[in-house]
Amino acid sequence: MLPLHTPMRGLRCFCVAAECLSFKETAKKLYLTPSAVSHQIKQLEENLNLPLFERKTRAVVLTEAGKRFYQAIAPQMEQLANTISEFSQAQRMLEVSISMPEFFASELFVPRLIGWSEQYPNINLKLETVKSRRESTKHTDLSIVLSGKTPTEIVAYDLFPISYIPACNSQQYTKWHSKGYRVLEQVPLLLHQARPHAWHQWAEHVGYHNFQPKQIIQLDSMFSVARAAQQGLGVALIPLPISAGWFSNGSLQRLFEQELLSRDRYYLVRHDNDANRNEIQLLIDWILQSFHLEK
Amino acid sequence: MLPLHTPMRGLRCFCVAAECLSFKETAKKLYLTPSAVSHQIKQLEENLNLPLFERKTRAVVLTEAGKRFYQAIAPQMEQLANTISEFSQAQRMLEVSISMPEFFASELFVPRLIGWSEQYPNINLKLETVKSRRESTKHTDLSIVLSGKTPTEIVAYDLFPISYIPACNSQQYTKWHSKGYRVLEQVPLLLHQARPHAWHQWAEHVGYHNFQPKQIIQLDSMFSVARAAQQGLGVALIPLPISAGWFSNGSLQRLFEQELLSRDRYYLVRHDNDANRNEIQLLIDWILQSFHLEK
DNA sequence: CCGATAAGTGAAAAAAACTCACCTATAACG
DNA sequence: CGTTATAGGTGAGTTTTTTTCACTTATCGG
Repeated sequence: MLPLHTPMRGLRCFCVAAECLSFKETAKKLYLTPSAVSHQIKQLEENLNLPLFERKTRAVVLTEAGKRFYQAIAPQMEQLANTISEFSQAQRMLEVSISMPEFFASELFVPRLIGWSEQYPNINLKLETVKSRRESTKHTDLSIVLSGKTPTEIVAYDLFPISYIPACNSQQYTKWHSKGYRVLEQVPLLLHQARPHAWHQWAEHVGYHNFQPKQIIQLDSMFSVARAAQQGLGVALIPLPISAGWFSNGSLQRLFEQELLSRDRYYLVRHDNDANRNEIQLLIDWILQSFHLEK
Repeated sequence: MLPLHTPMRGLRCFCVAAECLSFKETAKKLYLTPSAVSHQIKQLEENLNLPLFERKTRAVVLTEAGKRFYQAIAPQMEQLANTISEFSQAQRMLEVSISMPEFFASELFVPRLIGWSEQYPNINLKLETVKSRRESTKHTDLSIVLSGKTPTEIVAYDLFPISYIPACNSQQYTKWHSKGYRVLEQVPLLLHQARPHAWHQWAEHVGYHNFQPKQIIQLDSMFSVARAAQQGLGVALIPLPISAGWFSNGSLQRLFEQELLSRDRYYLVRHDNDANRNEIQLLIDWILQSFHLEK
């Protein structure tokens, strides 16, 4: 008889943890708390009477035995999962999870989502918006990230670069535009707190030396920045192309033509790499196609 | 990510049930109630959305899908179990379970058990005595059974035949022996209820026709029969060689030399067939050797 | 037709898993 | 060089899952 008591949860936990080398990420992937993961791994180690992870303070690393155990166990787990899903008549609920900055989501992604849901009505989508660029998103299948350098992940697609243009609302446009760049030292300047030096960079870029803004207002979301500008609070640096809608519907008006081309680009990154999850590839393809960009 | 929710218990249950084709036996093997097995299998079937067993009233049979599922799953489960026990540093507690008639146990097996426990002090033994010959013992690793024909199990060893001889206690011997066979129609005859016709068979065997016993007392254990004869209640048909001890220490006395050689023999049967469980083979070898019999 | 037997059911009890609130150690930061 | 933030560990308490219990059903074999 099998000497196998109840290791399935523990093994699953272990496999995921061995892959991400972080209990916190593992917990997110498995929809658990880090505490539960810790308990599971601990119990597995006690059952086997074999330490699998070495606990560093802010990280975990596999022990030698842990590495070998992962090598041995992971393929078998996958095989078992394949066999089961092969026999399972319950059609697996297809679901893809994706994370992206919230402004990207509201301006570009969500508006075009109708096309996706019509094309693939049987694939569920889980959209998670992140506020900060450094927020970890390894637990989603895909991420759209803004980054100055090509992501280190193996599967990553370049989407498009981002540039910033000065914008205000249409009532103030005539008055402010006529003043030329000097207006920027007379009205509040709005920007996103993630790029606090963007206005100075813009000034330098257009050759405006000795730039002395009257006031700079940092907001913690691009949506707030755009709304503030729209309501006449001041002049904002608005990202393109993702804010194109605000200009085309007249909510915002370009104040000056000069734009700041940042080195940042949007990338689409794949975290999971399970060849069986065709639905992930479908969403990748749809995103690339929807934004008129090829790999 | 694996679409594998919590199937381990269920799969274990299924594999065992597929092997014994009985939820009751499965339950005994897994130390559960039949109800728990039923719930488990039901839940597994619901998860897979695939019927695995066809429920007959007093039996279960695998559906076609169930057979294929077993073929696919069982080797993988075994592989997984092997890998885990390979890594497990906790030395597995070796244990063999064996069932046998209670009289066999008390007369032959237990008295010689000192030898076993000295030779293999690290192997635990679980002895289960059965009262009725039809009691199912498939959940133990081994069984010693009394049977008129070679058992159908693949691994079965012939131990020895059984014969019955008339016996009483030594006080009554002189008086009763002198009366010849006629005494059997004057004193109570004792026998085990499993062989209610044994006395008539004996009579026929020795050529005593028109046998008219005064009284026949059936007891439900061989121990009771022997004790009753020892206490002078009457003449009992006592099995040999397993009761040899009662004669050698004078508790019982052969009344007549004629013995009834039954067609029944003791067999040692192996139920489990896991090549990894070397401890089972050790017990088999010890039993065969201890009773001076070869396969 | 009756009695025995294997399986199914649903509610209750037991056991396991998970979360919560708090703790520790240290890496990253100013 | 202290401060802060972060990943992980712990144990009690709660939730969820699993098992049992008591009873029902269906039918096999007399």
